[in-house]
Amino acid sequence: MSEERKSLNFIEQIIEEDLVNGMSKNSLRFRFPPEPNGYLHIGHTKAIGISFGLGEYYDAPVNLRFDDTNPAKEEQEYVDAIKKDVAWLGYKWDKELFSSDYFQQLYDWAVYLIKEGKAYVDSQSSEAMAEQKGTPTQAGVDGPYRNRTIEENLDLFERMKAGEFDEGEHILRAKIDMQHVNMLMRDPIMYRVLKKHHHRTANDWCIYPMYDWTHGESDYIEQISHSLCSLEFKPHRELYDWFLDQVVDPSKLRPKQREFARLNLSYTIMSKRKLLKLVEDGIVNGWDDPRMPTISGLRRRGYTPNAIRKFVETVGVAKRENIIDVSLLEFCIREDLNKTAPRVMVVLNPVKVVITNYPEGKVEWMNAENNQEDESAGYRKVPFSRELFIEKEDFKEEAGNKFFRLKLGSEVRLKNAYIIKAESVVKDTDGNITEIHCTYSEDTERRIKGTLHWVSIAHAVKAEVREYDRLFSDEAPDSHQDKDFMDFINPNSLKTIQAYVEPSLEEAKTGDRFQFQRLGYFNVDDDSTSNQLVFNKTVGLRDAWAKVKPKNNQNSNQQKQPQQNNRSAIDQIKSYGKKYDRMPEDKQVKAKAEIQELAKKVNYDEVEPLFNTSVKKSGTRIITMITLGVLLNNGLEKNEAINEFITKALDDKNALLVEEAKALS
RNA sequence: UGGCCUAUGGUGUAACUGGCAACACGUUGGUUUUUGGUACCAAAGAGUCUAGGUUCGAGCCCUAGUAGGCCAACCA
Repeated sequence: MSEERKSLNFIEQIIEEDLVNGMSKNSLRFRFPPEPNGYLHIGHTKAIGISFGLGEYYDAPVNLRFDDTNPAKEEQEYVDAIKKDVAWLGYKWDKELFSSDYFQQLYDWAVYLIKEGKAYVDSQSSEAMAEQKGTPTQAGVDGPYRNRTIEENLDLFERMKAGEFDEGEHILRAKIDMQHVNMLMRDPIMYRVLKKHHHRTANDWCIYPMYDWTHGESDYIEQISHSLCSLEFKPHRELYDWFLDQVVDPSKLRPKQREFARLNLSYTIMSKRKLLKLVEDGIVNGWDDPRMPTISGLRRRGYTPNAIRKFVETVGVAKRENIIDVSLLEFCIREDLNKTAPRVMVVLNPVKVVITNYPEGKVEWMNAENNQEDESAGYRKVPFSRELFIEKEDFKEEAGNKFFRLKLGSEVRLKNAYIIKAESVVKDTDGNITEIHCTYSEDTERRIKGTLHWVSIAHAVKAEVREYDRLFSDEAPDSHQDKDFMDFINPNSLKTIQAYVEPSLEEAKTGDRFQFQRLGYFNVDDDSTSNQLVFNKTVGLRDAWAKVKPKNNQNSNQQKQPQQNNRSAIDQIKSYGKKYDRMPEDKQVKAKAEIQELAKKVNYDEVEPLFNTSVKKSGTRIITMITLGVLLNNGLEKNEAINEFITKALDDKNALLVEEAKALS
């Protein structure tokens, strides 16, 4: 078996290493820990894909744990939505758990820490505490309550729990080090008083643990082997470990936190807070608006779990900041839908075609292949008649020969039907084309360049089609210090169209996905009813024609050549430099001749900066030497810089460079 | 005036103990095609942030710089 070794990402490497160092494969366990304070978005799919993917790969359990320690922001609605989304993506969690399940254990441990002198009750204002905390570049100072007695701390903490104090009066802090370089280690808060109703524990508690105190301990309770999170939690790792140190039983598994770079997608935002604002301000119609980068939005838009999982897999896992181009997401959904979506004919922007030699009243039901990528998809019948709709864009009275569509006097194939020839047009008083008169031919075997989709007017069904554009006009809308992401909202992100669809679509059900031939992929929206079909455009087809069109408008051909020649001689020489010393000898000779030719158009000021080229880049130094040789030949005087460059080259390790330098010295 | 993290084609991710910088998307050509889609073929595009060092040999190791990110919520 010549098995190609699959390259592992850094997390997989860590796990493999742990396995090699004696960790049992059975003790592998992961978790996905969302806070139920909003809907999951495409960014979360990366975290989900990593932890659940690892679970699938190692056949290890993965817990779905809701990190619900802040009742002010969390709701049952979000818990339900998150479960639905993770399940829809096709992942199976081992246990559904809640941090709130551990409130009692966490409380007991906190009492233990107090007794050990590792935690104390602070009774200052948050402002005073922030003051004492210092800054990243300046150490903090101890607060006045730091050395309360254990008895006093115990008493106060118990009374906090009993509800004797209002929010903000007292908090419990870990006693670590106010001078620590890591701000998080400067006596972090463990508990605060919050007199809020919790979606699970109701009013049982009025003190709630903070994230740092909760997270590692929860991982420990669940015996999570690898606790994976995004990079911004890196500084928390030290605290995570400190808290574990206080309670861990050495005979049990101790969880490890490791961090990866979160996913960013171009032209969108990933912050729950900002997504919430779009919902609240009515920019979109809810969390599942098809323009939203939420999982529910993508689902409604017509994305498939397969496509999203493929996307996450392709994106990879590493530790550097990234912005992934939406085109990759689009590629993934096209790739999936191309194989699975039935093809169908729909006209979005109609113009009437009359086939003058086709009998009035006659209807033929044509055989149409449902999906040429999938033989099992079968065939359906499509009605053909004398009067049809085609797309306005598919007809021009006159056009060049790159226009493969219908124009006066020439032919085009109607998909699944006949070949037609445009003979004349009928216009209204404003000069708009209202009808195109054609004749048809039944000989369909001929080779014809263009093929158009169409619908029979008499049989067409009206439907609403929603087309979406990106929500933001900027590639990274929330990365500008001077501008708010709301400044980049695209006001035209939704376009509603009345379309004409082939009659077979009357049976389409909510969620069904289709390829509207030559247009793109569409699915039936939730808003669809029995008498009004509503479609969402998931994504367009790749469109090579769209790219030629603009060029056509401004003189077709002469784009490329001049650009090549516009590059300055010195730039062309430099590009030889990149490869020169790696070229085979015969190519090198040719290249050298060309460089010498180009060098005639170069002046000294352009060459001098290249003298500083690093030693490594010997190719560039060689071509510089060749160019310099031509200049010297043409009467340039040697100066100090030139002499130094040549002298240094004479000592170089690269034989070619030495040779060229000798020629000049 | 600090600590930590990161730096490889346009984008993302690889490159096993140091040994010809690879894959995918995107781009550009071409072939096939009753979708200007798909599929297939090909090309262009990186001297691996900079400067040094170690080495027969550095993307990988060392030093110093530069750039970007994160860290001062009773959020997670």
